[in-house]
Amino acid sequence: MSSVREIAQQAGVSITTVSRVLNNHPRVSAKAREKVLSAANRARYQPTVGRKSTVNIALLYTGALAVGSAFDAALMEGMTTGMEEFGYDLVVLDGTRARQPDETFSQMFMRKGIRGVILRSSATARGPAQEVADEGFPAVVLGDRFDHPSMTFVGSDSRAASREAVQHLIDLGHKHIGVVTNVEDDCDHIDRIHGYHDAMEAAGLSHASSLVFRTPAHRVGGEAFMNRFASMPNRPTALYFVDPIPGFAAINQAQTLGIRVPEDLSIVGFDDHEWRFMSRPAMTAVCQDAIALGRSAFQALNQLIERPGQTPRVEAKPAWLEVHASTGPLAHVHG
Amino acid sequence: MSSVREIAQQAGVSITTVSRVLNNHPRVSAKAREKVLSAANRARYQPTVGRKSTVNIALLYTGALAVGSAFDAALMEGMTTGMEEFGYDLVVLDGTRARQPDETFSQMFMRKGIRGVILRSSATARGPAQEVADEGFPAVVLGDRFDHPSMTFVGSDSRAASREAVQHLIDLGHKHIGVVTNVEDDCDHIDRIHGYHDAMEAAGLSHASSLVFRTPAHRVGGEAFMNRFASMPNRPTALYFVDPIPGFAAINQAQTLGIRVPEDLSIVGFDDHEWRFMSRPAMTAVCQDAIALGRSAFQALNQLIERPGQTPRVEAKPAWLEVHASTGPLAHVHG
DNA sequence: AACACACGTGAAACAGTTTCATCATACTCG
DNA sequence: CGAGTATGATGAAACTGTTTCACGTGTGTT
Repeated sequence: MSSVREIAQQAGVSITTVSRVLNNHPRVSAKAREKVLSAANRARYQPTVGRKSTVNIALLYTGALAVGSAFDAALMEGMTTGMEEFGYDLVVLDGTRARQPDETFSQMFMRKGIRGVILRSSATARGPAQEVADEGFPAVVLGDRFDHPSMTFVGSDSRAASREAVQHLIDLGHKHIGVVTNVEDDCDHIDRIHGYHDAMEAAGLSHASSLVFRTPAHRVGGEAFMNRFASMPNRPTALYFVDPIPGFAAINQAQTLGIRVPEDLSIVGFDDHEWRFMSRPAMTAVCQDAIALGRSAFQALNQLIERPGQTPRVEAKPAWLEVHASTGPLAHVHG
Repeated sequence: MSSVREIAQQAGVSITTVSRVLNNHPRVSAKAREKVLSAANRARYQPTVGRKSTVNIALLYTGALAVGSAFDAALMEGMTTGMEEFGYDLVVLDGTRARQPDETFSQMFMRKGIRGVILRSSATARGPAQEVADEGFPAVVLGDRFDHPSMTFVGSDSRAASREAVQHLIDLGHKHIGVVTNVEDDCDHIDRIHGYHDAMEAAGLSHASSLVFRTPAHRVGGEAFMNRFASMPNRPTALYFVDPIPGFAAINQAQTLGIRVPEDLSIVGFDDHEWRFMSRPAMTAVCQDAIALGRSAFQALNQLIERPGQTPRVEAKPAWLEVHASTGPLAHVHG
């Protein structure tokens, strides 16, 4: 439909200049760049090579997140299952590095032949996601959520399951229950804490901020927290770990420190794989299906690509509670 | 250097036909396809779009393997660290699906603008890797190894570390030692079993094939093996699990069945993350650094791309033994 | 005032892809 | 058996996007 030649005419410049702007060459005046970009946006320009459209989907990491966790691997597996059918390939990008200076995200995506983006963002590093949203490029945010009129979000609804999890602890007789979360928030994490609040409030129990603990979401973080926990006076009898790894690390470290699980301390964790069966005792956990999450993200994105101008939406995949052996009845009264 | 026009002249056809062959259009005769492909190979044809070369690196999965494991995520993280610097992006491909009918791998790679490939193959699904190797496309095989004059391989040298691991068991007084491996072999697995053989043989102990057990490399496989193991007469006093997940599952299941670890059974596992610290007892394991492995694979591939015609090589990253709490001295004499 | 130089720009050349017309061959139906 | 029709292979030309090269133009320097 729209070509560099057409954009050039619209903007009153040569096709050379258009190409330069789109490829972020340095030798182009701010005025020309401005004219070209506005014309390109108005025309909903999408580059084709020869006549063939490029067909890639990007998985864009922003900020502290990086490919490398088992969760991300599962997400990718889910995404790719649907993609082949539509002839897309998955390109993995680092939002902090792949962009050239002064380049907008849309420019970068066009340059790389990318048709749609799945964004992995967190609350502390939302800049890029916000930018992509503002530029109107087809995109889906995965695992985070923020206020934006035209963005589609896919995540898991862990609030309800988190509430159930804490209710399970309450049903076992626990009254003094803490929650352990990452030092960095994203909406999924905040949801889980809300779920904790919901259950505690409904039961008339205290959920003071002193019961919300923070530790980095890795093994050492989980162990360090447990060491700190062991020396706390009047410590909770049950904990809900909102991140997978620290939960597992804590189950171990607790026992190493002589705190029996679940006799002395009940632990509910979070799991997006099968690791809950691997701890000893097996971990009672709020579970989500990472593969399904990835699949949904692609499907939502694909709809956005096929029918642009669609109403954005928020999709919440279910999460669920599985009771295993790391939680048990309150054995003896503290104090 | 070489363009479709040049290839067309060489092959005595039009540029249209060349483009069609390279894009695997159906309407082209076998004879014309043959002529064009041979001319393209002779000229070391590499497509450019406009004038700009495309710059992608593919991670190609073949056969049963799929993106989705934590190991693969770590490999990817390693690969991508080096790639940005050279302006490459990572594209994830499924070798069984991304290819169009009758298309060679080289054709597919050229079509997708891919400059080099990292191959994840296993012994049972080597077809694609072999094919890529035969076509002479820049490629590195990761985690597998086979006989090919022009292929570069990157893997971890787990034979020596495996030998050490079994020697560690022998030093603890164990004489009746088994090894548990996947139902599917790749060279890394075979190496580990060789390491087991090495140690057993050096110590004059039996390593009969009845001591090599096979179970699928997932949790249920590990648990099922342990159930089987529990009912074995005259069972080994120590086991070396050559895959990570079954090892962890076995540590748990053993204890669930009343087999104490390490008092009744010593277990050495395999780990490419930090999970060895997460089991209870913490797992004595042969460890490899998946991120470093991924990084090395890209570096080797990059050299191949920058200086074609280089001598292929076999690169073995170190693996090492870490002794933790799942192994212990032989407590009481069996039999 | 004359010169050098960087910068912005576009014409033209180039790389690849697709459309459309052409020709040959095979197949169908009277 | 022969005329008409479908099908398959092919190339010229049109089209998309990128890069080279040459050309002003303004700015600073001596």
